[in-house]
Amino acid sequence: MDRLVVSWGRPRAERADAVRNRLHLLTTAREMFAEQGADGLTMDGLAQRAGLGKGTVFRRFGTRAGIFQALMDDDERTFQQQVLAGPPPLGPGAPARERLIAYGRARAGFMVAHRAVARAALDGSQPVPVGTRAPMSQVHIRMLLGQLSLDGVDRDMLSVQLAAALDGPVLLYLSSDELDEAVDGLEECIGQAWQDLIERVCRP
Amino acid sequence: MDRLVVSWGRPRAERADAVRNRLHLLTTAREMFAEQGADGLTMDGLAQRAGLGKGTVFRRFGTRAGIFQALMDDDERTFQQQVLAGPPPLGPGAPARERLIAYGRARAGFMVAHRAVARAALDGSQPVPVGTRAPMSQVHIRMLLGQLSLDGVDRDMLSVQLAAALDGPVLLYLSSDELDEAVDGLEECIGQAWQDLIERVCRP
DNA sequence: AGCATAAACGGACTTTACCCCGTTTCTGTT
DNA sequence: AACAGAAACGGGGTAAAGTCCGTTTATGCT
Repeated sequence: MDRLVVSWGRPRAERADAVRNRLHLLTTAREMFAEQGADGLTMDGLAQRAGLGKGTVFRRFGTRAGIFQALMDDDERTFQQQVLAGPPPLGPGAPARERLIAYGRARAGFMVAHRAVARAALDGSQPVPVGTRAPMSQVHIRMLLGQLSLDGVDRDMLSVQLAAALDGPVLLYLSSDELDEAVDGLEECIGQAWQDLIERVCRP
Repeated sequence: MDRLVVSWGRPRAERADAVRNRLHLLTTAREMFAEQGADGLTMDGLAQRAGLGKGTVFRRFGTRAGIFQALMDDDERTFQQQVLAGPPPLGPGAPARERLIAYGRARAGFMVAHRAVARAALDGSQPVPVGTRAPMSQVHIRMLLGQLSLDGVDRDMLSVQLAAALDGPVLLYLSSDELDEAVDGLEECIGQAWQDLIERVCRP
């Protein structure tokens, strides 16, 4: 007895029907969001339109905000590919400082483009508001900071601060109206400000 | 005719009973929050315990998150007094760079101390998630930046970035668990990181 | 193939945020 | 002091979030 008590690695792979339903729910959610905006996306509505039970939707996403987090996750996957394996200076190959600047500019564009979903993904009652994948930004910045010579600085905290400086404007400080009015200028504005910030911080 | 069409300044002062109820609701909300945490604070429950109608609660705060925003507002009023009229270097009298550092340290402490309410005040479906009063941080930073000599920088954007660097860690990036474990060290940690950041940014 | 087990499903049920509108209370004016 | 208008109040009603548990379905093993 007790032969199989210690964990066997992963408990088991995700079941095939679960995968199918998850993908189906995700695309359905995307459709509903595109058609009716964040407010028009309800759990009942999603379940019904996807032809699944409500319980399934909740097990999958846990909470309403979870749906939007899943959508963000999905979009970030593409973005992350560019960062990890795309052409420089965003991808590997350029000096760390330039990669950092390029990353911020790209991220600014990404956040502005996905502002509605990103906002809807916020949920104060959840342990980690921004979702499982969001630290991506912070981790990547941390990695690049590691390649720079910065004396007497807590790189871990600095990476958090910089990540916040990148996402904060869209998530916390700019009203939806401001955002929607001048979308085009805003991306460049945040991107330029990011570059200025990095150049000041990384100066010897 | 049309004599009184143009606005008469303020529409009218806030009614006395409204003020009384608002204050009463605020203290009741604070009690419930202290006793049962954010989850235990429901609109019905608050109304009942305060001996008022549910409609009243909603007119006052608009939404559930609005209650927590009101609580934050209230707490920030005290904090703001220190900043506007307290002793230097937090209050007026010290050089701008030192005030900026002092402000960040104080704000870090404030955010860590009020993390639970601040988190609960987040609401992705509202135009300006952080509440009417939250720009305070950004406005104050903007003012101090104005007194520094910074060449070729968009001070407006920089102030938004810095405000985000200050609030973001608590609001967006650190999980509740991380926060609750090492509260004491965290304030100092964020404060020190802020000082490092400012010193780097403001270097000539 | 048949079986045992764990995971996923479905939808009724409960709770809660939020809306609405008839009623009450305040306040400035005469 | 009485009045008119505006603002605030109350609490029932609606819809959506989130929970639960009995049932179904996939999967690894024999």
